[in-house]
Amino acid sequence: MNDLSDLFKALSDATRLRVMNLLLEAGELCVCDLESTLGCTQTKISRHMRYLKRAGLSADRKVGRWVFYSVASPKSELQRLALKNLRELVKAEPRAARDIAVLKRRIASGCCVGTNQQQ
Amino acid sequence: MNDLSDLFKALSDATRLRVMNLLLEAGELCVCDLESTLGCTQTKISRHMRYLKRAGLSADRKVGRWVFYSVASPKSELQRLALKNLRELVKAEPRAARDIAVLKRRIASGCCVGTNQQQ
DNA sequence: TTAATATATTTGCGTAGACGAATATATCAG
DNA sequence: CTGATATATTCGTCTACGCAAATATATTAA
Repeated sequence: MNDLSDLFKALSDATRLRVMNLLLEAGELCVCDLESTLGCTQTKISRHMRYLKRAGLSADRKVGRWVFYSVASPKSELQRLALKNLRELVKAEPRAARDIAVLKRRIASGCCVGTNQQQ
Repeated sequence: MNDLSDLFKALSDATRLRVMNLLLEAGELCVCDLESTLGCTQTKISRHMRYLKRAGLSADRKVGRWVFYSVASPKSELQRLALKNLRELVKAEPRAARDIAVLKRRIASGCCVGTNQQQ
């Protein structure tokens, strides 16, 4: 049962859930966009991204001085199911929709330099 | 996002997941049946039951000197969804099926005195 | 009343992880 | 090379838990 409890542990922090919510919505985001969208410190985002990555939930891609994070493609049936369920559960949290609204406003107004030059 | 992260936190321990799995399967179980089915200390089960109860995931009913635990009926849409998803996720864990097999064998051979006199 | 049984709680210890502040590293611009 | 920018890591502190051993409480049996 440890695979499942480890998965839940990785999802048992509000900041990480908010990040996952944004990544599920946006596909790919750099740390500075996560920072400004969620109103968190850079250290805080970075720390949580390391946790998510260790848990196999996120993947990253370095482009110049930016690092773009995304939801990792599932490595097990368990992970696949968990992600599917996460999408569903997150919708029941009002904050998820609010975060996405903020993100969309930020995207519309250009986000950070990296996000615009992406690729 | 805190309701959801608290929920995940309550589910982020293997023993608690194994207990939830048994309760989902059996409906109601006393501490001593959980102990012997999972091969855990009484203290350990008791501690985790308190956690699950605090998180609103389990309910209890006292009968004589036994306490029967069950899955609490959900108090929010979030909890309802979470329980539905938990049923699904737990099936992907081999240990869940093994625990249930042990439980069934124990039920067939009579379980504890309380379980038999239940009601 | 006394003893046994089922469960809960306390105590003491160890570890994981959350946080902010400071610092390190890497990359790019000029 | 120099400075600015994006990200990561380290450090010190604090809290929540996990565990086992011991003890407490409640209920029933004899």
